[in-house]
Amino acid sequence: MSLEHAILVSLLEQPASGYELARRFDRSIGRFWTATHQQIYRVLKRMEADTWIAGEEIGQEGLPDKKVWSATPAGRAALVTWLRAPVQPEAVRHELAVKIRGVAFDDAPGRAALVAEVERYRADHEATLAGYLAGERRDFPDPDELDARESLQHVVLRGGIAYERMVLAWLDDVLATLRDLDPPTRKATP
Amino acid sequence: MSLEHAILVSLLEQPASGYELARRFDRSIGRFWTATHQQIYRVLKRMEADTWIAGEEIGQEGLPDKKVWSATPAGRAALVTWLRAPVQPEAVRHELAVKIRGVAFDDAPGRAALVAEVERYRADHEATLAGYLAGERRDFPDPDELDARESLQHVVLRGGIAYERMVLAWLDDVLATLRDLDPPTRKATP
DNA sequence: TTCTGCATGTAATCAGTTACATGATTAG
DNA sequence: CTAATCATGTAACTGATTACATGCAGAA
Repeated sequence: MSLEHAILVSLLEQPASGYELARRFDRSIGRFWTATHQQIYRVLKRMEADTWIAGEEIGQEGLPDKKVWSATPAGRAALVTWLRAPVQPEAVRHELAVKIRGVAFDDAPGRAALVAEVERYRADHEATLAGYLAGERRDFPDPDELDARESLQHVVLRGGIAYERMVLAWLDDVLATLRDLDPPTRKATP
Repeated sequence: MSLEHAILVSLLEQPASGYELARRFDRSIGRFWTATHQQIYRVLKRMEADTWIAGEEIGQEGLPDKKVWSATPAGRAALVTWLRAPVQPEAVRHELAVKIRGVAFDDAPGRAALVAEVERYRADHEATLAGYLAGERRDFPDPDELDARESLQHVVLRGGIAYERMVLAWLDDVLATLRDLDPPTRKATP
């Protein structure tokens, strides 16, 4: 129950239209909170009804009009209330872990298919890490010269980087373990 | 859409009643897939209707009867089909990261409250790590003597351990960052 | 007698996903 | 002429959570 709060943080950092928010949820915020545009528009309506946000129509030349939302003082107060409440335990859903344990009940070709899939998955995470590192160089070139907001953004990004590095190391461990189950047989050269 | 598959893996590893499954989802499987007993009973019904599982009534002395479920060949086939499908990208939901970025919009007492909350959260993860390490010593005392199923269980557990270690290191980084925002002022001794 | 553990569920609600829909502009 | 980007939504459905409910056994 905190898509509202993620949106409030994003709007306090910078007011935005629903469309712009959806793009942020594909990029920076999406690192730790995902949401589709459908969901965002629905929640924005609810937040407007609760007077947590207020919108302003902006006409654009050559582009459709948009409605730019900002957090109201009431919205900021709601965020602060939530910030001071205990952090809820995360609901863990790690599909790959289920598959790894499940592959004990498949045969060698099935295990080989999982190896290929883990390799693909690993490449995705390698790309994600590269993207984070590029973002870090771009947005935080001088980490000693940051204001409070930037320091906090940076430490969250460092969390993403640490997570991706951990995942990559673990996936190497997984690949080695899977390959050990079906060791390649040695053949005499023909 | 894979609570079904997590249950199939668990039942293939060892048949169980709904209640026992719910406890597993609080312990070992819960490391990478959470589910409440209400959800489990509902899904078990659906799986029975799909003939993925079959149940046997077991009368117990001094305890209520229970229904022990096993995966059928059809269930195993459904699992294998799912195993060979691509892994879906995970939906990330990291509430603490939202709070860290959000605390830029709170005052010093609010930041102090978050420090306290992060410390509590860190203690939880330290306990989780200790539990994993104890489980590793108990269940995998001799890591070179494992069959396929145990090797896979072990590599998943190592993932949990790596995750918890990464989280603890990051939380230390977070705490240092939060404390730097409000450096303690030096006072003359009265 | 109160609490914990064993054992199973229903009902209501909420959050999130998927599918569908529209319409303009700009770049290839 | 097609695809991508900008911009906003509705409707239907599925998955997950929360609240409520029952009942027995054994321990404190």
